Parts: sequence; structure tokens; C-alpha cells
Amino acid sequence: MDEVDQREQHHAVKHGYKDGRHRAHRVRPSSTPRCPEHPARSASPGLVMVTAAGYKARMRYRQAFIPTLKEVPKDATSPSHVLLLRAGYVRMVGAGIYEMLPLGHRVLTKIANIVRREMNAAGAQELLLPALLPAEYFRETGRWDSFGDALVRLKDRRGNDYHLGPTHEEIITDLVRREVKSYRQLPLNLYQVQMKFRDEARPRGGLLRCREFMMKDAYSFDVSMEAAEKSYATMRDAYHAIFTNLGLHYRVVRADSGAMGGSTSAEFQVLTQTGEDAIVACSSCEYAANAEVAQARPAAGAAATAVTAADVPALVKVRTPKVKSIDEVVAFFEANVPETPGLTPASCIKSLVYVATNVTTGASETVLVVVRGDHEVNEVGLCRHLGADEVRMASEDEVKQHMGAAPGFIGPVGYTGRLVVDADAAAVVSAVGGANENPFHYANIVHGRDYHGEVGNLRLVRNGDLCVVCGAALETYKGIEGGHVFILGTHYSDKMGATFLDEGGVQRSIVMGCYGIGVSRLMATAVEQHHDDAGIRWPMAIAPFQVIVTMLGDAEDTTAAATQIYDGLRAAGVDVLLDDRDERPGVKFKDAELLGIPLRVTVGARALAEGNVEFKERSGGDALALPVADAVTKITERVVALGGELTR
RNA sequence: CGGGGCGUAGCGCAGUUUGGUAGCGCGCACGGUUCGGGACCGUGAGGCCGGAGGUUCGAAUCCUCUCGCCCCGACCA
Repeated sequence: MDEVDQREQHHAVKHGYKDGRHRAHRVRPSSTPRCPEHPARSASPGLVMVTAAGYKARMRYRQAFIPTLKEVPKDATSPSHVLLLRAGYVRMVGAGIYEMLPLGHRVLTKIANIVRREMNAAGAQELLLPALLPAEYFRETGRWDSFGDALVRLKDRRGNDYHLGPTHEEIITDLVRREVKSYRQLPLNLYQVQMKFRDEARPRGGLLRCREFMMKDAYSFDVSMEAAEKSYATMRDAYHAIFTNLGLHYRVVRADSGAMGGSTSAEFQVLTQTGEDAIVACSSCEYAANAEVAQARPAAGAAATAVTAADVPALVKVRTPKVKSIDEVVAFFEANVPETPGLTPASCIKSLVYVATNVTTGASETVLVVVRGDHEVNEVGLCRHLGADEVRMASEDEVKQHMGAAPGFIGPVGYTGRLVVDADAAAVVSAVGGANENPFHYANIVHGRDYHGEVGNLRLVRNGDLCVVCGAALETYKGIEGGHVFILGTHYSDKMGATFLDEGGVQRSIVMGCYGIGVSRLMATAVEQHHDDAGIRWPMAIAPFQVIVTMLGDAEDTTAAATQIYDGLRAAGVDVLLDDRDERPGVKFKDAELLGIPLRVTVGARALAEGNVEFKERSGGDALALPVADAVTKITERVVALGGELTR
């Protein structure tokens, strides 16, 4: 035990404060200097946090509960899962259920606090709702049934139905409808940070998809749609601040709002290698969208080419036995049809039969969809274009019956049913496509001359396609949804009777919005994004410790210098871990890198002989020699420069 | 829920085909030597072989049932 700790404990025991009963009034006598290096601080008791026990221990690795693993646990596959387990941040208890160890808890707390700060700044108020909920609220909105197996249901001893909260729209709407009666009480934005429970069909990726997870969920209540949009915009701004402050590379993506429509929903996608979502983002502007709904600018080639529709010869029917796929068509024409030199998939058109259904009316319709040969149909976009709830590709038999030809030979020419054409397919000046007759294809197909259809954006966007907004190249990413903002409208308030009286005394439904952030998921996504072969590389803002002081050996001067720097950093408000373990240097370096602490100060005999310590950043770069006397100041500056917050 | 894989010491694994005293590496404890990039030597502790039934003189091993975990998909966000 070192000198300071000893003195502190002795002091506490002597004065009988061990039991903490005098917590509120406990103030260090000024005669006991707390920190010899910073007398100014010590002299002012108000600046120093004094604990109930009357002393303050150093955060020593020797005593810290940081169980690191050399080997990779078998069940872990994604980088974040492997590293969070290996570095001792979390332990698994069951599929999608994790224990947060001290390091993990520190990170979680830091993330949550950044979220809180921005939420509060945006005018939201934190509260805490129950996780255990009576079934009546979900029954009121129908979600008791519609939520399905993902709802964790339970019964109490009297057999009443309960569930664990997977999200809290109902319960908060109930609170607000009981308490809010007047437009004067609005707007209101209430949020909580709490464990959520969902019985996921398949938990996966460690913390990325859990059955129990920490979430910040906020709900806004407004008098009108216009006001709600303002609340929504405020939350969007707050989310930008949050994700930026967390140090995450992210994109805001328009979610597929399906039949609900509108631009009132956005996902904050953290870009990673292992994400569940495919997203498309512009390399130049802010455009980004879920791959399912992303749009690209139609290829410019068609307009630029000298060949115009007028120059294209009339249709030529070519016998193409056993030639069905686009690749086969290209190869066949290359070998057998000299009139179409240099045929590529991009100059073919591909025709597909879809069956679209509208769930509410039960109506279904069969349509022919035409896309360019090298493109794929975007089924979500097709749904939207058709106003359908779902679409599926027709079976081979259905195709034959509907088209009168087999799937490989169908085409738009002469087709009389509903025909939708992707803009890029329509732009192909002289296309090769099926002839609607076995086994024939047409060459020289011209949209507008040989067939006519509704033109729309119906294809999936690919890497390198052009941005609809600015024309720059689009890039595809994998993303993990870290946050979601959207306007709920009066969906819940109508069902639950959450109303207010407006200025004219008219009773109206409250217009709601909801805003979620997956706090525990963000911890994992941060690791997905910030790691290397050696371990985690936390962004400064959410690192469990900002600095680790790695002490090599236990020589008197080494210990003194390390302790001095540690205490100085602590006094400056830096989160420091002191590695005082009796381990060989290699072990300490490896652990420091595995844990991912952004800054490392190595105190060892070698540098100390010159009056220096070594300073190294986890993100890379060479070790730097710092004079012992300057170390605290320089390192503190670096912590701040990297976005670290000083506490106390 | 469909498909595939796996449960043996804290972690990683062998042993199962062909039934016969439960092993290896790491980690852990103790002693010694080491000490700037996961050291070395010696000694030692630690396992109801996921669980239940069955077959057998005898089961980690064979049979039946069950529970759990991972991956792909469906689902979800």
C-alpha cells in the first residue's frame, strides 16, 4: 500500500467514518493535504471529492477486475464480440444476455452520459419507466398480439399477464394522457436510459443483437404535425451531435417507411464491416439510404450517344435455343449474330414477372418488370411504385401462363398487361431482349417505339452508381443501426385517447415522435469500427480510461515517478489506470493495447535515466519522450485535444 | 422456425470411428531463475466428459430423449 492510501485510511479509521454515516457532512480538514503536487487544489476542500470512507484509492490494475483472455472464446465471431470478451469488458450468460464488467460498464456509462448531455441540451427530460409492464397497455394498442414472439411475456403469482418492455410508447402515452390536458403543457420530450427486452428470434454478433440491451428512448409530444416536425428536427440535430461526439463514423439513412410514407423517419447507421444492413452513401454529399430504397441517377450514356432511336433498324427476331440468362444471351449473340457487335449485359433488357398484392384489399396483380441486363430489381422500390404491400417473383408456371413463353424468353414487346420499366432499361437505345416466344430473342428493341411502359426507378443501386442528388459516385457499406428517429403521428395517441384542448377549446390528439439509441449496441459498433490486430482502439470520448500509466519494474524512482504522474493526471480530471502489476513489460503492453486505452505513458528505468517517460498513442505513431515534469500537462492537453472530458 | 456445426478443467482443444484408470497447451497456486513486447525450470490444485434414461461386467465413447451455444437463412431493428 502506498503512502497516500495509507494515510487516507488511517485518517478515516481514526475519525470513525468507516460506516459512511456522515457522508453528507464529511469534509477533509485542511491540515491534511490531499495532493502534495497540487497544494492549491488541496487547500480548497470544495474541489476535492471526499468519500464516505474518507479516502480515495488509486485505480490500480493490480486490484482491478479486468479478466483478459489470451485465447479467443469459441462462440465469438465478430471483432467486437471477440475483443470485448478478451479484454474483459463483458461476459456472456446466455444467448444475447451479457454481464457488463467494470470496464464495459464504464464505457456504457460514458456513452449514456454523452447521450444524456445532448438530450438535455435539446430540452428533453430524463425519467425512468418500469421495465416490468402489465399487459393492459399493449392490449390497448393491439401490440400484445401483434408484437408476437419477440415480446417477453410472464405471469405474476395471480396469473395476470405481464411483459418486459421492448419499447415504451404505450406506457409513456398512458403517463402523458393522464397528466397532460392542455396545449399549454406541450411540447414535451421525455426520455429514459434503460434495459429493453426482446426475445429475438436469433441473437447474434455478441452485443450487436441482444435479448436484453440498453437503450435510450425518447418520446416527443406536440400539438400539431408542424410542431412535431420541429421536435423531430431538434432530435435529428441532437443525434448528429451525439454520434459525432461519440467518435463514430456514421451516416443518416432514410429508412423504408413503407406504406406510411413521408420523410419523417431516419436511421443513424454506424458504418462497419460486419453490419446487418446494406446501405448506400454518396462519396461527396450527404445522400445516404438503405440499399432497399436507395436511388441512383439514370445512366448518362444514353443521351450522350450519337445513336438515336431513329437510327435503330427495325426489330430482328433471332432464334436462340436454350439461351436464357443474360450471360448466355451475350455469349450467343457474340458468336452467332454479327449485326450486334460488342453486345454487353448493359445493352440487354431483362424481363421479370412479379405478383403484387395489397394486403388490406386482398387484391393481387401480375406485372411485367423490365430492368437493364446488368441490373437487379429493387423489390421494395417496386412495391412503392405499384402501391403494393408485397411483391414476389412469379413461379415458372405462372410466367408461362401469363406470358405464353418460358422465363428466359419473355419480353415487353407485344405485351399488353401492366408493364413497368426501370429508367435505365428505358434508356437503352437498342436493346436485346426476350421475344415472348420460345425460343426467340429480339434485337434492336427501342423503348417508346417497340414497347411502352411506366418508367420509374426500379433497380437496386450498385457501388459506383451516380448519386441522385449530386452525381458523384455512390458507395455501398455495411451498417449497424445505432439510432432511429421518427414521427409517430397520432397512431398511439388516437388509440389510447391521449388528447389535449387547444387554444380554441377543441380536443385534439397529441402528435408524437419517438427517438431511440442503442446504447449497448453502440459500445459494440464502436469496437467494430475502431480496432486492429492488437485489440480495441477506443475513441477518447468513450474509452473506459483515457490514459494508462504503465510502470515497468518496482524501483523506487520508477514507482515515485509513475505515482506522481498518476496523481497529477487524476488531479487534472483525467481518467487514469495505473498498471502496477508485477508482470513483464510485454504482458503490460499487450494488455494495454488489448484494452484499447487511447494514451499510454510508460514509466521505466530506461527513459527515467534521462528524466523522461514514454508517451504513446494507441491509434498509432511513435513513442515520444516527455520530461517527467511536463508529462501531466502534455498528456492532459492531448486528452482534451482528442475529445476527452476532464471530470472533477 | 428451416439448414449446418458444437457441448470434455477458467480459456482453447485431443480422446468418441474400434467401450476398459480422462489427457495436452494456456491460465491459476507454490519455489527458484528471469525482467522493455504475452519468459524459463520444477512442484501442484482443478473435470458428475451439458442433462436424463437405456444397452453393457464396464460408457466421454453405443442407443433414445432432452437442454444449451455458434453460424447461414427466415424474422426483427
